Amino acid sequence: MRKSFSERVFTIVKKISRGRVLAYKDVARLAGSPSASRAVGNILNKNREPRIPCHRVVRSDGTLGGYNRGAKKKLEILRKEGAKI
DNA sequence: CGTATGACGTGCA
DNA sequence: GTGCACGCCATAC
Repeated sequence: MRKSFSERVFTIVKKISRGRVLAYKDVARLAGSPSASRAVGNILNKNREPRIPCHRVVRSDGTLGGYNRGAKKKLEILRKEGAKI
């Protein structure tokens, strides 16, 4: 039984190094569906596991996108990590 | 299965 | 550069 798309997304996001940011589109592509950017965000939103640095996932435009704990916090973390938006 | 939802992406005015 | 509309996919009901 293959892991669900959501599990793949978690695995990929967990692999993101510090200071590195991936776009939902990129994560979806790595997950196996290059156009499932929407699904990626949807899954991350419903599953906010602390082991998942979802704050390292931003939009392709370079905008933050969203964050369950507050987009403001996300910006702070990215800024601290060295990821400039 | 069909409908509804959503942290998106791209195109066009 | 900004704003709006359509499309695309996975999950939940």
